[in-house]
Amino acid sequence: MHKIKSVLQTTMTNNQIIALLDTYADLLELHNENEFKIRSYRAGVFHLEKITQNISQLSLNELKAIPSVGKSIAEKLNEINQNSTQNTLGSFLDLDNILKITPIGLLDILKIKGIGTKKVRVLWKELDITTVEALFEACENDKVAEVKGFGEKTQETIKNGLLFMAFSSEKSLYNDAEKYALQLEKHIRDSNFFDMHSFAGQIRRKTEIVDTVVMLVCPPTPTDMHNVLAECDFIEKNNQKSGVFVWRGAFKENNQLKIEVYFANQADFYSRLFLLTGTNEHLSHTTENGKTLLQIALNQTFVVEEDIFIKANLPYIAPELREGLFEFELAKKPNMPVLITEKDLKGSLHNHSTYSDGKNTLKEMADYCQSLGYEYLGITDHSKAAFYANGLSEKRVQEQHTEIDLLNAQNPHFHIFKGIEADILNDGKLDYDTETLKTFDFVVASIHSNLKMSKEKATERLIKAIESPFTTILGHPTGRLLLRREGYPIDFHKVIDACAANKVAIEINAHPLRLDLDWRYVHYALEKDVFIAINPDAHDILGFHKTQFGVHIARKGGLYKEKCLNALSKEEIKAFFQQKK
DNA sequence: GCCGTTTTCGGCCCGACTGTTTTCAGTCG
Repeated sequence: MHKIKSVLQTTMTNNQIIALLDTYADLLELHNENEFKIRSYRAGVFHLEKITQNISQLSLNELKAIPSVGKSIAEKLNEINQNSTQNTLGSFLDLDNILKITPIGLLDILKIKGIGTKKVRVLWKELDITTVEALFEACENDKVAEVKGFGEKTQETIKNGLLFMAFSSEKSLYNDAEKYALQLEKHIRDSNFFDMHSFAGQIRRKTEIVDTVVMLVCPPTPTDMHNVLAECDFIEKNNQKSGVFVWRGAFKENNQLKIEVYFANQADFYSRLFLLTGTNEHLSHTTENGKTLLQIALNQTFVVEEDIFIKANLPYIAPELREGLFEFELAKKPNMPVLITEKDLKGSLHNHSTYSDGKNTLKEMADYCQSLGYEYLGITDHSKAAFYANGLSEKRVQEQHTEIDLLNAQNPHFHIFKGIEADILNDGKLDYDTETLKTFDFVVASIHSNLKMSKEKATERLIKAIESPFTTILGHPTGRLLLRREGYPIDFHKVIDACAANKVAIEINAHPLRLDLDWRYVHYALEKDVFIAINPDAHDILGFHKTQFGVHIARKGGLYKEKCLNALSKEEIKAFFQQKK
């Protein structure tokens, strides 16, 4: 019996487990529990986020060995592990109990940026607000601003937060959507029933945010398509929206993410694939002969998708570009740029180690980076102002440099560049004095604090940092977190112009939450001859794999390898850093 | 609830900013 249970046990991810503790801490705070108890849970969460082992695999004693995890938290983690089965995620009794006495809508309200548990509690107790809908109504009626401790601005912040939340609902980050999409594709592939199948829509265009996974399949009959999908246990059909030639539904585990599977005959497969891939703006582009792309492709038989472009007298346009924004401008050039691929990358810049808030040591990061086939690693831990991220004091910078010199001496086949992710301070200055800044091979300058700024202030602050002779790369230019937080508003053209004037590269932060610089501005940066760095911002060894999402976005922006900073070889980038100095 | 050990109980508590106050609580990174 015991054995069977252990087989059925699923392994919850660390994030899933930690989220339960974090929610518990929120709930304790909502119920006005002892603040030090709450702080203990927060501290536990903080340290659990740092560990690299699977929490679900750790014994009670191993759990207790984690800093800030004592008897009580360790037992709760153990309880979560024992309660998780193949079909249900684990929980713990105290959490279940406190959830029973908490209106569930408060958990949604807690997600709004700008208000925390204390304010949510006041709204709950004073205005009896327990749902986002009720909160929005109260804002509309100016009820929130009247509450003690609240005011006009807080009410506005809440309203904006709610609007952003509404925008974000029913949307998924690309990496999340892709994970589900690949599961579905595997089911379709394994059925061996389809001569051809392909993703279309947002997944094929690799958009940063996805609401629908679109697939095109080519089974013998439409009924076969419905039968194969009926056998798939992780998706749910929406009968009302489905038809003979289209299956519509959603993923059970993430029902925000919709699915559309279309039936195609072999003869019209590429025509349909083309029409299901590009945006309306792309498809309604008028070609030389006066017909739109839609008219050219509709109900025609093509052997390959490329033939559609030949018929339209256009060079092949990669799916990522088919947004209807600037791809036809690129296509007019004598040589349409060959878009960058992951294979073109020679190194990885902007990565963290245990010196600041990373999970793996410098050596582990370097070894793993080399194992991926890269020639170099740029290590860029946080600077001293980033207190919350264990930013490096001048002394610790020196220590890290000593270790880098040692590792470089030991391994002549790979090079670690001494970088830093220097905070851009409120006045636009970088976070170290000139003497310290001189000791780095390169500097990624990023804003992490005081994010609420006007467009003028943010632009001015960035430009000041770009003008520093030490800045090599501008990090995540807007600080946005997709579906979570809007970035500070900036004048993209002025910022990019400043980068061009000061020979500063711009990062595409490849973290699926950031993807910042937004791809819509890559095109302008290239016009201005600015280098783009595709940076994973890895905080552990697996973080290097996030690079792929940055490559997608870079391709959407039309980036080619010649203007990608980390597509330069070790020697070339050394020279690049040198000429900056 | 966790930690330390000069402590098995008492202390835990970053700093800047914002918006609300009229001296500070709440929030964030």
